Formats: sequence, C-alpha cells, structure tokens
Amino acid sequence: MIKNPEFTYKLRSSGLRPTKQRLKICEVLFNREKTFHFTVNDLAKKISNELNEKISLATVYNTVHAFKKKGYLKEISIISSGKSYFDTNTTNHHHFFDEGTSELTDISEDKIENIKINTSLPGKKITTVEVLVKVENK
Amino acid sequence: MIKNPEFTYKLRSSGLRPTKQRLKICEVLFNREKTFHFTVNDLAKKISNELNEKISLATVYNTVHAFKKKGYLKEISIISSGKSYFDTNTTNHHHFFDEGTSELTDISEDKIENIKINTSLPGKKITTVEVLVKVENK
DNA sequence: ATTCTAGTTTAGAATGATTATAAAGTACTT
DNA sequence: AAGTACTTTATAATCATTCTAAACTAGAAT
Repeated sequence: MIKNPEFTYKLRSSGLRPTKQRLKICEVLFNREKTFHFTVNDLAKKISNELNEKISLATVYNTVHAFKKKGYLKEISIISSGKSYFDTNTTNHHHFFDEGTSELTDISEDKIENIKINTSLPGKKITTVEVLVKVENK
Repeated sequence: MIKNPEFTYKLRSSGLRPTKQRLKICEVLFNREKTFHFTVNDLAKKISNELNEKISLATVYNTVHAFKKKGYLKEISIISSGKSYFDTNTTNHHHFFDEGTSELTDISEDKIENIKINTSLPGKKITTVEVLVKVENK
C-alpha cells in the first residue's frame, strides 16, 4: 500500500507537480494488488465514487496521458484511435503494425510457430490467438 | 478478378440483395490480389474516387457491417470500440480478452513461450510482440 | 510572507467516428 | 402490375476524445 508521500515524490521526481487531483488519481490507480485495466471513463467513475469533490473529465484525460508519457501507464490495444479497422483477409492470421505509418501488413498463420500458452482462465476456452508485431524503421 | 455476376451470386446466396451499391463495394473490396486493410472512411473515399454517383456514408457503414456479419470481412484490432484501454502493468505482457464480458486479464510474458516469426519487413525492426488470446465461456 | 510565473485545472465547445431515424426508393415474389 | 420487406439516404444524435481560453495554484524568487 503506497501512501501519499510516495506519490508526491514519484510525481515530483518525474517533473509533474503533485496536485491533489493527480495524487487522488495515483491512489485510485496504484493502490491495488492486481493490474487495473480501464478506460478514462471507468477511471472517472471510480474517482467520483470515492470522492466528494469531482475531478473534471478533462483533467482525468490530461493526467492519464501525462502518466502514460512518463511510463506509469501503458496504452493497451493496438489501433485505438476511435476507428475500426477491417480486413478482407478473413482467415486466422497475424499482423505487423508500423508505428510510424500506422500501416498494417498481414502475417500468414504459418509464419508464426505454434504459440504455447502455459496458463488458462477457469471456465473459459480459447477462441483465437492474435499476434501483433509492432515495427519501426531500423 | 471476380466479376459482377459472381458477386451477385455471392450476395444472393447469403441472403443479401445484390443492390448496385453492394456490388460496387464488392468490386472495390474483393477485386484485388493483396489483402485490403481499411477504415470505413478509407473505403468511402476509394469508392467516391472510382464512381460518379456517390454512395452514402451510412450505406458504406451498413454494408461493411453486413459483410462482416456474413464473414466476408473481419474486424481487426482487438478492442476497437472507440475507446482506449490503459493498463497499470507497464511491463511487456499479453492479454486474455473475454469476448462475452469484454474483460481483459494479463498474461505474464513468461507464460507464453518465445514466439518465432519467420518473416520480416524490409527496413523495419521489431519493437514489441503482443499476443491477444480471445476466450469465451466453455 | 507576498509576488510572480509557469504549470494545472476546468467547463464547455469542437471534432471525428459511429449509430439511429424515418422517409423515399428498390428488389423480388405473387 | 402491385405489394411488401429490404435498402438507401440525408440528417440528427451519440459517444469518446481533444481543444480552448479563462481561472487557479505550486513552488520559486523577492
């Protein structure tokens, strides 16, 4: 259980002012055992449940992005710019994603060797395994 | 090079009326050698370049969804519902994605055996490899 | 302590992708 | 040729996200 002073230090040492909004967001995000997966909206809701005064949605957005830039958060998902991508290749296959150009290229299934997953979720069965290989210019 | 009569048949046989809009969209999507990755907007632009009369954007959306439902298109990306997901786990790791509940669960990197990719893109280097394991109820 | 300044927060407007609506049009059966 | 269910369409509505510009505040300088 990390406490306030530590968050203050953490923020300050990365060049972010430890405002009360940011400290609160730290508490919500990092005072937990398990990983937290969330959308900005999830987070905003969680905050307003735990707090009397509210933090502006814009601030939550700002903070999440600031934390991401400092490496305290990772953005999951691959192409998540509010657009859906479609593919005329409906077979199981994988993708290269060029981080510079945002271009996708197919990787046919047989180019990636059988993926062994040594863990499982109780009561669930696997439907698909998708690999995304992110690339950038050499 | 698939021709119009074949698309007409294809559509009809899956219960979709072969309207001229759908036939045009078929041409744009399926008369090509390489896989086509696109957003609805990309597709709409491509159509209006090749066509005098325009097809309404709503129709392009409708058609893409109809084709997806029939299995003629695949939606790429993993979580692409116009939201970004963030993760407090900033280490390299993978995910289970529950298609029923949309929940994400981490898979730590050591639970998936080293992935061999027997292909490459010229001039590019790999930065990350992400695996998404989609699951559903047994 | 007070002042100053750059960094922050905020409400609300703006944007962009997507979905909903409901009226007009069309394919296909009879 | 007519009827009906399926389609298309323009436009409005919605939702996530970003922008804006004014008010606020942390920490440095005085």
